[in-house]
Parts: sequence; C-alpha cells; structure tokens
Amino acid sequence: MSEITRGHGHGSNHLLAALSPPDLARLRPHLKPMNLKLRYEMERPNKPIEAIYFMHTGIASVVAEQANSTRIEIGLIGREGMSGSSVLLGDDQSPHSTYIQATGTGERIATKELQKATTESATLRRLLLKYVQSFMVQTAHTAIANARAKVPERLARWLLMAQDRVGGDTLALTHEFLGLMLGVRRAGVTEAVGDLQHRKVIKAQRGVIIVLNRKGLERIAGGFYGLPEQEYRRLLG
Amino acid sequence: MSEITRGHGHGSNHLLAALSPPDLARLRPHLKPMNLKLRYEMERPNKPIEAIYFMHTGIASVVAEQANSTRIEIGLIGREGMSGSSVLLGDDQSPHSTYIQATGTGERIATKELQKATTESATLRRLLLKYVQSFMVQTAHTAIANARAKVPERLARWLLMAQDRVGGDTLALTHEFLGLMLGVRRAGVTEAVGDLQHRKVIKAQRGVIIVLNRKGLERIAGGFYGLPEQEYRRLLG
DNA sequence: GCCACGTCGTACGGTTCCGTACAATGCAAA
DNA sequence: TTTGCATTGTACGGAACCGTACGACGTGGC
Repeated sequence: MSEITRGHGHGSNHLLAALSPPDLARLRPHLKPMNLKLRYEMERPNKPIEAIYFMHTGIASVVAEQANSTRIEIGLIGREGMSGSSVLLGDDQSPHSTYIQATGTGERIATKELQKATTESATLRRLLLKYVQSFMVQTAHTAIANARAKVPERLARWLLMAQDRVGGDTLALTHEFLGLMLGVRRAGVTEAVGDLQHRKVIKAQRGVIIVLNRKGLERIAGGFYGLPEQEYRRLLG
Repeated sequence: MSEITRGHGHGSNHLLAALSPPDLARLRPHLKPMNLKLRYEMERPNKPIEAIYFMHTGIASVVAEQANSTRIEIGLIGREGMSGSSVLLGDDQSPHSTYIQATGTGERIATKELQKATTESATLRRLLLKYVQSFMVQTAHTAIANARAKVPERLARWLLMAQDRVGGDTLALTHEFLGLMLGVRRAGVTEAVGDLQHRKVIKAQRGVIIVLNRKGLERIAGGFYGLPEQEYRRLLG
C-alpha cells in the first residue's frame, strides 16, 4: 500500500485495516473522513456520545475527572485504536472525556450506525471488543505507573506511547499539557524534560519534544512501558 | 427474598440477580457453588482462564504486575460483580491476576460455558458488558487516586470500596496486604491507619479494621470515592 | 507456659514532589 | 519594532513518602 493510500484510506487505521471485507463494507457507507483539530472534544463526560472516531494520524486522550476538578489521563488513542469504548460495552456515555491531543485526521461514524453494525456482526463486535480489552490493560498500567513511577519514568512512558501513535520523532506539546497528562505540576514536567534532555534521549524546544533515542527512552521507562503494547499485538497484531 | 436465600441463592450476586429468567436458566446448570478461600487464585497472568466467578460474599482483587515484580491492585470485585472481564471481551486470558482477598462464597462457571451463553444471548452479553464498563471506570478512578490522593485518602477509598462489597463493618486484612493494594510500603499503611483511627472513623486491631463512621470515611476520601459506584448504579442499579 | 512467628508501632535520614512565585525566553500580532 | 502573552527555567521551604531497621506486641503451636 502506497504512502498516499496509507495516509488517507481506511487502511491507515489499524482496526479498520483488520476488518474482514464484509465488515468493512458494512461500515464504509457511514464512515466520514474528518480533520481532527487540537482540543476537539470527541466525547464529553456524562453526555451522549454522538460519534465514534477511528484515527488515521494524531492522538486523542481519554481523561478522567474527579469531583474537585482534578483531571488525569487514563489512556491514549492513535491510529491503532478508536474512541468510544463505552459504546461497544453497550452504554451511550461515560464519565470520561476524550479529546484531540495532537492534530490529525480520522474517520467518524455515528454511534447508532456502529451500534447497529456491532449488533448484527459478531466478527466486527469481537474485533472491536479486543481493542477495548487492550485499552483496559493500558488504563491498568497507567494506574501502576501513577502509583510507582518517578516523573521522568512516567514522562518517558508517555513519550513512547505518543510516538507509537503519531509515528514520527516530533511531538508538539507543552509542559502544561504534559502535566495534566501525567498528573504532576507543570514545573515538575519542566524538570523531567530537562532530565531526559540531559540524558540525550530527547531534544526539547518551545512547544515541541523530539525523540532522539528511543531505545534510551525505553530503558528509562523500564517496566512501565511495553506490557500494554505487547498485549495489543497479541490481541490484534 | 429471605436472608437465607440471599445468602445462598443466585440472588446474592447482583449480576445473577439482574439476569432475565431465560438467561439465568441458561447459566444455572453450569453454575457451581464454591467456597472461596483466602488467596485462592481465580486467574493467573497470561494463563488461560478456566472459570469465571460470581461472588456472593467476600472480596477478590484484580492485580496488575510489572516487569520488575511491582504489583498493584487495579480493581475490587464483590457480590456486585464477577471475575473474568477479559473473557467477555473475547479473550481467554489477561495479564492480570485475580485472587481472593477476603474469604467468602460464590459460584463458578466454566469459561467455555459462559462464552457459549454470551454468544447465544444478546441480553446476557449486554448485561455483563455493562459490568465490564463499570469495572473500567473503577480502574480509571484507581489511576486518578494513585496519582493524586494521599495515603490516608487512598486508604479511606479502599475501605469504603471493601465495605460496599462485604456488607459488614469488619474487614480482615493486614497492613502488609493493604500496602500491596495501595501501592505503598507497609509502614505507610500503619501510619495512615493510625491517622484514620485518630480521627475516629475506624478502629484497628491485629489483622482487623472496623469501620466506625462511614460518612466520615467518605469525607476523608473526598472525590476519590463515589464516581465508579455512581456509574455502577446508573448502569446496573 | 513458653516459644516462634506474623503483625504492628515507630524512628531515621534521604528523596521526590508539591505549591508557589518570579524572571527569562520565544512567538505572534499590532 | 514593540508589545503582549504563552511558555519555559529556576528557586524556595515544606510536605509526603520511601527504604530500612528494630523493638514491641499477640496469637497459635508445641
């Protein structure tokens, strides 16, 4: 498949690419290409989910909120996945928000259409539920990392996960936002970025982080990175 | 329903109680009552799941593990739920372990039988997937708590969740185990227990914690407790 | 009754991270 | 160029927690 079709066709989303021809044919008429701009909210907490998104490029964050407005990321979605896990679990909403963290493109399908399709096709349902399973593992590993990892380790983990999903070396994000993602204060991110930069595994510019040495990042992240990715491959690779 | 039947019949597990008569009839021949002893492992990481458990009394913990043997709890299961979420998502294993944290009773069904039943009955599948959804919310909230809550807050949250599931005021557990659950060292638990005891919301004895003031515990846990419980009620209550 | 072992209380220095504040730096609009 | 604003660097005391250690306490087995 050429770069151009990979960039624009259904194949650039791994889930759509893994669908059987009949299942893809079932969804195709309802899939609408979309540009996904920074901060676009795909799901709002406790509001009906209108559509599900299959990403081609860019990243979306799933963020959990708490009574006193503490917010923290519980998962990342890129071209390996989709939004709207809770729809697949039979609900039409969730207490989490999902929004674009890195601008990109994707395809959108109305919730009702996806519900109809997954009700009718067991193979489609099974495939998408496997993604939900891998997403649960990701969330669980986030819980471990939040409890046990130091900030530089958590940052390394996050950068690796982000890089997996955008596919390039350059990540456009501010320390402020990373702080939200990791659940630490902005100044703590700045220090961790400085640390990783000093170890020469990343290069930081204003609003941009460039991955220089992925292996090095993996070493720093240690066991906090990898298990969910391995599980994804087992389930869907 | 009398206390006795609640204690021993299918009705004492909230999921089984919520099943439609045909769905319950479908499962009933395969459900086998079991005593669930402390530390009994219902699921081992990356091993095929042989059976799914619907608890009547007692608590099970779902624990995630990491390369360097760091372990931490990502969810609690009691009579409101079931083990084996990943089976409902179409997998036959998961990277997590599930074992009994407080001795009790329950019913067991072979994985194959449950798979068959959920394949055939859409209503059964939908109900159980809603529980999976509520469990995901619980895990996500654990991720928040691990990142942001202080140890006494986390302990309060855990005790409330445990009390919801055992239904009494007395919880039999050691500080050592609580440390594993909360992802902190044993001595940290001892201090937090002392703190809560000093605030007169619990009473601690050797191997036992007694909840004296549930409202007080909820105040201490703050926003770290409640959202998953509310979500459970919305989905299944 | 005594011993052994699991459990708990407590202490210590050291590290990480917080909350906060303020200055320096880039970028973009006027 | 200048101005305004978002972003980043850095600093500070203080709080929370860690790793570790050791002694005290309870409970069950002998």
